[in-house]
Amino acid sequence: MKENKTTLEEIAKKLGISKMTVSRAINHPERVGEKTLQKVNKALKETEYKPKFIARVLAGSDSRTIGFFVKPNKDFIIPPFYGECVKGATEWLKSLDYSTLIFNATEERSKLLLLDYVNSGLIDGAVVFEGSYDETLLRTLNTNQIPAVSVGEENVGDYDIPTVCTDNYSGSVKAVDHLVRCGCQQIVHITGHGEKPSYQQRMKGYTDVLEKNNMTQKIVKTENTIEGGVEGIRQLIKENISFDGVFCFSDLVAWGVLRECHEKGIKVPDDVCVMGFDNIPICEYTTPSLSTVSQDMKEMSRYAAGMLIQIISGKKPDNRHRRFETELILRHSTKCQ
Amino acid sequence: MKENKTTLEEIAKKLGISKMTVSRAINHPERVGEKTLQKVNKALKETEYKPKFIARVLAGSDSRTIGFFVKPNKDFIIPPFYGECVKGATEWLKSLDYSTLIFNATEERSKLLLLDYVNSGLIDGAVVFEGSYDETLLRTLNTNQIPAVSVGEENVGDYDIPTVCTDNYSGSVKAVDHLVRCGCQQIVHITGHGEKPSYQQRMKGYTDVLEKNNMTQKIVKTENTIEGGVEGIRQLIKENISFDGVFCFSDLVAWGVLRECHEKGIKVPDDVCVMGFDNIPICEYTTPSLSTVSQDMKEMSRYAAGMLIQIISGKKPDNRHRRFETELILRHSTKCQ
DNA sequence: TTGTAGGCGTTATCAT
DNA sequence: ATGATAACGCCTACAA
Repeated sequence: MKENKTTLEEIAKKLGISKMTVSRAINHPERVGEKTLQKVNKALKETEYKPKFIARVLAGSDSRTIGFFVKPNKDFIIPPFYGECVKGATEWLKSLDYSTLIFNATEERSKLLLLDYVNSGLIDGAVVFEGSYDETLLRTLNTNQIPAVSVGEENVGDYDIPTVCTDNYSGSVKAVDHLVRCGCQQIVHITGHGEKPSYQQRMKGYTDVLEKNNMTQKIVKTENTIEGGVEGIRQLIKENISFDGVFCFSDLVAWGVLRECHEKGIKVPDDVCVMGFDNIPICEYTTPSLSTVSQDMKEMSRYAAGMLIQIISGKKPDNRHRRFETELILRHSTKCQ
Repeated sequence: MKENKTTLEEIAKKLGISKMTVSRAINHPERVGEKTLQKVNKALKETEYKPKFIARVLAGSDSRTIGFFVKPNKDFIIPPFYGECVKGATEWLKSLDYSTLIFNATEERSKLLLLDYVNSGLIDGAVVFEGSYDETLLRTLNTNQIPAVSVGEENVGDYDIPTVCTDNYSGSVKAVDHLVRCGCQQIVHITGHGEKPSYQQRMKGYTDVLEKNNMTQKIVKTENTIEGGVEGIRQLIKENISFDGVFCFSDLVAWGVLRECHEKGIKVPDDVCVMGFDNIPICEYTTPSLSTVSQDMKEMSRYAAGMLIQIISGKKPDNRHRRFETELILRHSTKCQ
């Protein structure tokens, strides 16, 4: 029962050699004699020996782990946008023999754990998603010399960390232009609370296009959740605003919009056209399927991971602030193809 | 730059005392002299000292962390069912000063990390979700004396670990009975691949009710994803099977069913009634909203966490195999209220 | 090729 | 109340 984990020392003793030789047999087999190596390997197999990870890390090894810091929301513990990012990066990182781990960076107790991990060397690099960073976190990352990259936001307060994001402005312009092309006359924008640059850039795209077309603007603010979209529509109706186009700052919100329109008997796309932002996987499965602006999440986070690896290996990243292009994805929540 | 993390030793030296006193001031302040304590506390604040987590763990401390082992799917890196479970348990555990961490237990590289964590003492207990366990994992858990609880499946191979699940059979009976009550004459069941007991229990509920009502059965198998549901419907259509009721083994699949019915011009619930299983949050947001069988995920995983804590603190859990009741949740994918 | 000493940062134990 | 020592399990650096 108390099988008390085998240690290097035990194996060494059993074989009548020093533990260093065993350690070497594992990490630098080429520096060990032929016979000894075989002897050791046999013993390793028999005992099913596995070096203790934290002992290694405490002794100075890299953890070969990249942490992803995420902010859960009401609908999902890992919102789809982040999930896609993590997937993309994980796949790429594993080819370099790196693991990934997802942390809730917002809930108090989880953040404590996260900080412990960071200043224990359990994390070699961090991908910090917009919304998940705060002062403590960034400082801890900094004093522990853990490379960090921000994904989704171009601006991370006072800390000069590399960023990867999409061209929110032009993406937004594409989306609203498309609504105009669909013949919408009264286009509403649903944006998020707070002052996030990404939100403001998307909003600017909206206002610019509307100005250019001489249309009256209407902006409402909500949470970045499905329910947020539902409430956005309710608010518009309550305020007696009429509209035939809605540009949402996220797909989650657009989903809620679709849902509430259906509830209120508003036909999409016949009465109202709806555009989202992100292109998360479920866009295909809303009813109707959701037209949106695609951020290449896999590529973005793969790029972020790449920067991290570069920094970890001592090189300067080629481009500290990379901005990806967006793509308009047309499905059935908008009228014209 | 190289701010080389402060250590106990450094603080001690600066204060001209031994590091043990500093350590005690942190962990057992009552065993330290008044003046010394104040002196130390002041220094701790000034240096922003934080004990290194892994050093503590290596020295024998508990990590106060519970790991959740999850199997991602195509749609979500953390499928909603697990997400809800984790949320529920996390909230409860934090009141006991425990943290939670989510691991991908299926991807090869991630599993390696997971195993490292387990045999490093980085995890005090494990909640293993159905589908995420395999031989290696369970054995590692076992040889490392890490308490584990399975959620979602009653049976975990040869390992005698406690389980928490729902009464799949009666839940399924409720669901299919309801479809009958709605007047469905040709009820189809979509189940999952493999031989999972939970799937089979749900299937048995279906076959029993259909037999009792003298109805002909039709079962198709798919993946547990949205796309799986889509394909289920396609298959039925391809086989030229007519149906007016569908009981799905999960909400994700039901969602796909809803979507594909819409695509094919099949009206839900007028032409076909659809029932899911799980009651994940997005059930409210499908079109139409999804009738389903609710598993109390928060409560289940809270209970699982409770067992873990009991075992960790040396007590025997009261009930090693707990089964929760289900509840029928009626929304708009079925006809009668 | 192999072994010895020391350190990574903490805590428990046993003295003082 | 405080300190010295050893231990956790591994690795680097140096010596043999």
